Order: sequence, then C-alpha cells, then structure tokens
Amino acid sequence: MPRDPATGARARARAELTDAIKATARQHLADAGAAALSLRAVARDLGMVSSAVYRYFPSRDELLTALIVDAYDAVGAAAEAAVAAAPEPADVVDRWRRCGAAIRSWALANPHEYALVYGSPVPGYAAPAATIAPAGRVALVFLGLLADGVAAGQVDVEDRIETSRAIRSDLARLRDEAAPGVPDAVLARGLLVWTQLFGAISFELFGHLHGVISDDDALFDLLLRRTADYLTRGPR
Amino acid sequence: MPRDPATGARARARAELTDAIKATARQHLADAGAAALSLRAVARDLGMVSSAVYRYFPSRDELLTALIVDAYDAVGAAAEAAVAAAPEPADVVDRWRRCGAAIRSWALANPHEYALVYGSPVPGYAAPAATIAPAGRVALVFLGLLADGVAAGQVDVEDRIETSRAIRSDLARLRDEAAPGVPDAVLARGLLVWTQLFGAISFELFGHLHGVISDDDALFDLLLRRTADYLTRGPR
DNA sequence: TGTACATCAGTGAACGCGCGTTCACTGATGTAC
DNA sequence: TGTACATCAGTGAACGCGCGTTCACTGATGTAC
Repeated sequence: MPRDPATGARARARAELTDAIKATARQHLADAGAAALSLRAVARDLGMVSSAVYRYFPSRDELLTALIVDAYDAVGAAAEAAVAAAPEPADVVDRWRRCGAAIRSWALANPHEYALVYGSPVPGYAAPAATIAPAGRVALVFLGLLADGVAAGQVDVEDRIETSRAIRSDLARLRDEAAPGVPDAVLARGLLVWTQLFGAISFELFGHLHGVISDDDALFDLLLRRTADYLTRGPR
Repeated sequence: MPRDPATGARARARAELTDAIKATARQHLADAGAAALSLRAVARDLGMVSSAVYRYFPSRDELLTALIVDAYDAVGAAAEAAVAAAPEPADVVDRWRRCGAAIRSWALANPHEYALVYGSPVPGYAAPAATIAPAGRVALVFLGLLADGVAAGQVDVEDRIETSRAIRSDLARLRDEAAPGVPDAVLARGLLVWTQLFGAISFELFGHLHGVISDDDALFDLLLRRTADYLTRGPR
C-alpha cells in the first residue's frame, strides 16, 4: 500500500533493526575495542542468528564503517549545536570555547567511539571514501567560526608565518573551501590549536595524564583560555 | 663453569631468543596491530612451536607489556640522545626543537610502536605498574630542559595562570620531582605544549591531516618554532 | 677429570573456544492484477 | 476485494580457520661431587 518504501512497516522495521545493530555494536566497542568487534557477538546480544546480520550489513567492515561515520557525525553535530547555541554569534572566543568544550564532552561521554576515529587506526581496516565527508564536519565548524571571527575583526590578522610553498597552497585550499578571508597565519594558528585540542583530549582519555594531573577539567579550561587568546591575538 | 649465569651459553641464547621474539612481535604489530598480536604467529615466524614461546613469556599480555616498555624506553632514549647532542646546552629553544623533532622522527620510523603506547589503549589489556616508569622517561627529558631554561634565564617567568588548587598541587609535585625552580605558569605552558606535540604527531600518523596538509615536515617545523616561542616568551 | 643428577629448551598433540561467511530453507510481508 | 506471485527477514547447519594455553615428553646443556 505505501508508495514510499521508507514508510512501509517492513522498511521501518529494517531501519529500527539497523539502528539496534549499530547500538549493540557500539556497546561492544567499549568492552572489546574495534579490532575485536564481532558480528556474531552482536547478533547473539540481539537474539538473532549471526547470519541474519548479513541482511543489514554485508560484512563486518561495513558495520565498522557505519560506526565510524556515525561517530564523526555525532562529534560534528555536537560541535555544531554548541556553537549555534552561543548567545553572541559574533564572539569568536566564546564560540571557540564552546566548540572545544563540546568536543571534549562528547569524547568523555563516548570514549570508545572517540578512540575509534581519533585513536590508532584499526588494523586491517582501510577507511573507505564514505568516511571522508563526515570526518570533515567537525573541522568545518571550527573553520567557520574562524572565518566569522576574522570578518568581525575579532582576530588579529597581522601575524605572518614562514613556511613552505606546499603549506601555503594547502592553506589556500582550506580558505577557498571553508574559511573565506582567513589569512595564512591565522589558518596556521588554527591548525596548531586544532591538533592541540585533540592532543589534550587523547592524552586525557588514553591515560597519559594519569598520576600527573588530577583535575582534568581545570587543565582543559586553561587550554581553552590560552588557545582562544592565541587564536585571536596571535603570538604576541 | 661460568659463575655468572648471565654469561653462560644458555643464558646468552635465552637473551638472544627473547630479543628475537620481541623483534618478530614488533613486526607483527605493523601488520595486525596490538589487539591481534598472536603468540602462535610469532612462534611460526621464528620456526618454533607455539608452546616454546611460553618458556620466554608466560602469556601474550606479558609479551605486550615487554613491547610497551621497550617502546617507551626507545622514545625516551631518542629524546635523551637528541637533547644531549645539542651543541649549546644552555640554548633551551634549540634543545626543545631537537627534542620534539627526535620524538616525531622516532614515531615516523616506528609508527606501530608509537600507536601501541600513544594510540588507543589495547582492549582487554591493563597496563601493569612496570610500564609507569618507562612511560615517564621521555617527559623527564622535557622537564629537565625546561628547568635548565629557567635556571639559565632563557624562559620568561612573569606569566601567571589562573587555575584550580588541584592543578597547582599537581604542578608543585612535578616541580619537586623533575623540574626544580620552574614556576607554575611555565609548567602549565609546558603541559600545553607537550600535549600539542603529541597531538600533532598523532594527527599526522593516524591520517587526520591526509588530504589537508601535503607537507607534514613544514607544518611540524612551524609547530616547533611557535611552541619554542611560547615556551620561552610566554603568551605575550 | 669423570660421572650422576638436575635444569631447562623445545616438541607435538590436544583442550575448548570464537570467528567471518556461505547456503539452502521457511514463512511472513508486500505488490500487481 | 481477492488471489497469485515476488520480495525479503530470519533460521540453522556447516565450512575452514586461528587463537591461547596446558601437558607429558625428549634431549641437550649445565652443575656438584
């Protein structure tokens, strides 16, 4: 009866089970890690026979890919929401801090999905092209707010960088695609700050601050304040 | 005949085979990752029967631990050597750049050992206490050169930080143990720079700069210059 | 120096296990006339 | 509205595989007297 196949009972059941499989697989990530993600174990948890999962995902790697895409989308959505919720859209410092805090919060709430995409690559798994666009989503949020900050005059653009021609053309491409009007030096500062953000989150999550820093929140807050300063005021 | 058991033929053979097992296991890390490291596969590669490996490592996890300890030791030794080779021991900027470059070089030359210790934790494996001291070795190099830089008056110590009491006491412990005379703000800058260093290496190694930055060397060089500046001159 | 004994490396078979994937099948759900 | 047919979800058995770990064993290497 239903013309649109997406609204039929069968289609709805299919969508629901697809989600249930992903949800269970996500839980398994926590127990065993990506490398040990097992279709059979997921099926068992759902009360299905293992071969039934193949109706939904043609292979284990496709399931992994779906989880990776979901993770990238989730962290991107978290950042988008946090930045969009900023009361003063023109205040780039505030938006940056919200952005960074949202990414960290998501990572702390979903440590295994964070590790899945920002930790060591899964051995034997080659990320397919389908993961590229979702991977960029969260970075677009950052580049967008940088561009806004420059446009609003909140970012010092006097800074200069000495670097290779290759880097300059990389930065030019970034500018054309996602950060109109942002000069090379500001983009470079952004890149450095971006790796710093994920470096700090990874260190915290992977235990490298264990026994060294007891107040991770405070350290991260310090990072956000210092990087905001560095982004807007430059090195001097 | 030999009184010292470490010099007997049997003991030497044992030490050699222990090393051979670790070397083969290290190669396997590259192909399959830590989670899939298999005692059987290692034994096969060495032409031994799998049960023979148990004469050398009582379990798969003990072998993993040995690899982790070796990796921490290797990166620490690389940093120590690079810093010690600096012609001007008093030049903290130069030493920092050598230190950072050495860590990155080691990581690029040994990507899977880097991932083993700085990537996502191996699922189901709990790092034993024996890994704690080696893990700190590379950080001691950094803290040492910071302390030297402060003592030599090369580091701006006017900077102040606002942070929690917990962080202040963490920093005080760091100072007492490994960085005498280094004020809180400088230690905090050091921590931020430290996470930035590993964040950049991880991003590069784990493919997050792929398609974005084509000249990783130049970006890293920029990072070293900017962080050296930040370490010594502070935020302003 | 020579012999009896203890130590240790390595063997090969076996244990029980879980994995990804394929395949022919049964029923239930949808579709076309 | 009713019937014949096509589509699809899920079943259960089977494939071949590799894993960690244990165990009784054989021989070679070292040690004590």
